[in-house]
Parts: sequence; C-alpha cells; structure tokens
Amino acid sequence: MPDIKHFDPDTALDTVVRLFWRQGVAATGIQDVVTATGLNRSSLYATFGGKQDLYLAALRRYVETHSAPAFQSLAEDGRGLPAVAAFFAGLIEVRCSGPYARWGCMVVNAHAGAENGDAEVRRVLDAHHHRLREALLAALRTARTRGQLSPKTDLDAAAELLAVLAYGVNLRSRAGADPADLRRTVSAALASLGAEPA
Amino acid sequence: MPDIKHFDPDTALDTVVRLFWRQGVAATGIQDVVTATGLNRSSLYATFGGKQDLYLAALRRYVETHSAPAFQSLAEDGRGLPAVAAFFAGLIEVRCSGPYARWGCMVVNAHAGAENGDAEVRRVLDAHHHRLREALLAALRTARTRGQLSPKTDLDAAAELLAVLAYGVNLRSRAGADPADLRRTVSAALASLGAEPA
DNA sequence: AGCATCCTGAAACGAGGGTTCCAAGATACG
DNA sequence: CGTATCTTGGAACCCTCGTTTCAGGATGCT
Repeated sequence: MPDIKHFDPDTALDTVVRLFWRQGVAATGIQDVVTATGLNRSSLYATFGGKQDLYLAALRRYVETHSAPAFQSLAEDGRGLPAVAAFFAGLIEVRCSGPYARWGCMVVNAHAGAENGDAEVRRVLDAHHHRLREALLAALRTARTRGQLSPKTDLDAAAELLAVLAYGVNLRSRAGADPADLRRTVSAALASLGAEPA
Repeated sequence: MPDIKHFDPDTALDTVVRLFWRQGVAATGIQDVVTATGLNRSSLYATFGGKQDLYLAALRRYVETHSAPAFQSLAEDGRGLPAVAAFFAGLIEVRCSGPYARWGCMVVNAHAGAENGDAEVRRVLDAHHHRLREALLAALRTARTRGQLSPKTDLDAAAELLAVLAYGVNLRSRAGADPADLRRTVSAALASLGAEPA
C-alpha cells in the first residue's frame, strides 16, 4: 500500500492561516508558505491544491477555530447584555494584545481584498456574517426576557448593528486603534441599547 | 526650454484611484495602470515615482475628492441628527449602486491589506478617521443643542461609535450586503441615540 | 523480499511583477 | 534655425510569482 503523509495537514494549515491572516493573500507567496510550514511545494499542491484553494481552506479553518468558538460562547452565555459586553471585551483584547495583536479578523480582512471576488470566498463571508448575527440575536433575546433592553429596541436591527460594529472594531484594530477608545465605543453602543428612560 | 507634459497628472491620478479602489494595490499591476491611463511607464515613473508612491498619491486624492466633501457637508449641515441620517443614506447609496457599487471605501479597504504596514499610509488612515470623527461630532453637537439627543449620550463616544459603524457599513457593502439591511442598521443606531424616554 | 503505491525533494518552467535605460520626439528660448 | 531641456515610446532588465515535472525514497501489503 501507499506511503503515508509525513506531516499533519491541520497543523500545516494552522501555520498557513497565520500567514494569510497577518499579511493577506496577495502579499503572501508560495515560498513564504513553504518556508513557514517546512513542507515542500509537491506536498503542498498534492494536499491542498493551488494557492486559491489553500486560501479558501485557511479561511474556513480560521472561521472554525477562531470565530465559531467565540460565537458559540456568546450564544450559550445566559447573561444577556453582559454576555455581549464580554464578547466585545474579549474581541478587543485579542485584537490589540497578545500574539495576534494588530492582525484584525481574517474574515473582515477578506472583505476588503480582491479575494472577495471569488464566489466561494463570498459564501464564507456571508455564512460568517450570518452566524455572528445569530449569536448576537440569541444573546439579545436573553437580554429581552431579562428586561435588560429598552422596550422599543428592534432585536434584529440591534443584532445587525452590533455585528457591523464588530466589523468596524476589527478593522480599526488593525490600523492600531487605541483599545481604550474601542472599549468606550462599545460601551456607548450597549448603553444606548439598554438605556432605560431617565 | 523643456518640453511640457502631454497629459494631466490629476486626470491620470483619478483613473489610478479607480483602479486601486476597486481591485486593491496588490491585484493591480503597473501594466494595468499603463493600460487604463494611456500613459507609458516613463511618464508614470517620472511623474509619480514607484508603485508605492503612486498608491499613496491615489489614496490621498481619494480622501480629498471623495471623503472630505462628504465630511464637510455633514459638518456644515445644521440639522443635527437628520444630517447624520442623510450622511449615512448617501453613503449606502454610493456603496451599493451607481458606478462605484460594491467597491467599498478605499480608505477602509486600505485598513485590511498589507499596505497599512507603510507608515505614511497609516498616517492617512488616522487622519481620515480623525476627520470623520470630527464631522460626526459637529453634527452631534448641533443635535444636542436642538434637543435631539438623549441627555445621557456621551457625544465623543457616540461620534466614535458612528464612525466605526460607517467602517462596518463600507466593509459589508463590498461583500454585497443588502442596502435595505444597512439602512435598517443605521436607523437602529440613530434611534438608540435619540431615544427619548417612552 | 518484491512490488505497487504514494509521498518527498529539488529543479525547472513560463508568465508577469516592478523598475530602468536610452534613443527619438517635442518644446521654448537665444 | 539651432540648441538645450524635458517628455515620450518601447524594449530590456532582473526577480519573484504560481505551478509542474520527475527521479528517488518510504511505506504496507502479498
């Protein structure tokens, strides 16, 4: 029977994710991938296909390993508005400090590049947006049952608002925005949703 | 005395703006610029320098010809919240229909690419953010004096919130977001700022 | 052990990247 | 009209890009 792979594709893909996430697709050459992963071109192409396929695989893996867990925590957190606040607090922390500081969100970055012309990439973007919206909506529904929201708040519109706000936070963080500013911004948004009449 | 340029640098730069705006820097080759402008390489390099200089010049021109006028209208509009609403309405219109539909905002796009590593690009990004924030702040101040805002609203935080929201709108528009959704989102944000106690 | 099967390494490919160079053309002055 | 000065056209530069190819090595079955 055949020989077997001498490496772990998922581990290699994680390395590729970090490359594309930080530098973008266009600025990352196959040579960079080869150097970073330690694989050679043959194994790369045999396992993942060409560059575009590799990017798509990396983007999907990013969503599953980075976005999805945060969305799930948000949706399953039973606290309502505090859950949303915690979600954004964690987001800002990851974006502004630690190993991924100033990398932004790979999905958000994909919106701006030429890679969004690809139909499959576009689908990943839309799916990501939908999942984020749903997680926020779940938290807002909890908030409503707990009486944390102004009665006039439209839940769907508020969820979309917070989702779009998250995109903006991700984007600005990549340009070096002050995390304190971002926190203040999110606080203002949450306060306006929960604002009870004086 | 010398020969004189056989073309108008500003006109050419406008063409370059459209290229970089739509496709991004990385996906646009010098050959594309040559073809689109009708100039040849010699004139290009003699007038603008290399590709990075050209991109920087295009980015600055984008800010002056596309962003700044909108910011100024917003800041000088005396209506308060309706001025902010009109700003976002115009933004969504330009982003989702007409000749620039689905191009997003060139400055927002620059946040996500590798081009933001350049210090001069970063400065343009920060300046753009500052000007947007100031224009929104001016409109919000007017809104306050007109009694259109909830008394608890922090003007600075609200301006930053709306600025970040605008980034998100620009970003999502590039991925094909439904303009009706975007309008609803903006309405929710403005409503939450102006929400008077029931 | 032999063999079919797959994986690995490294070189090579053609295409296109950004940039430079120089001869030829166009201009405005003396 | 001649000349100095700049612009223009187009070819050429070298380098890196993504991709392919193929000989050699490793594996697991009979």
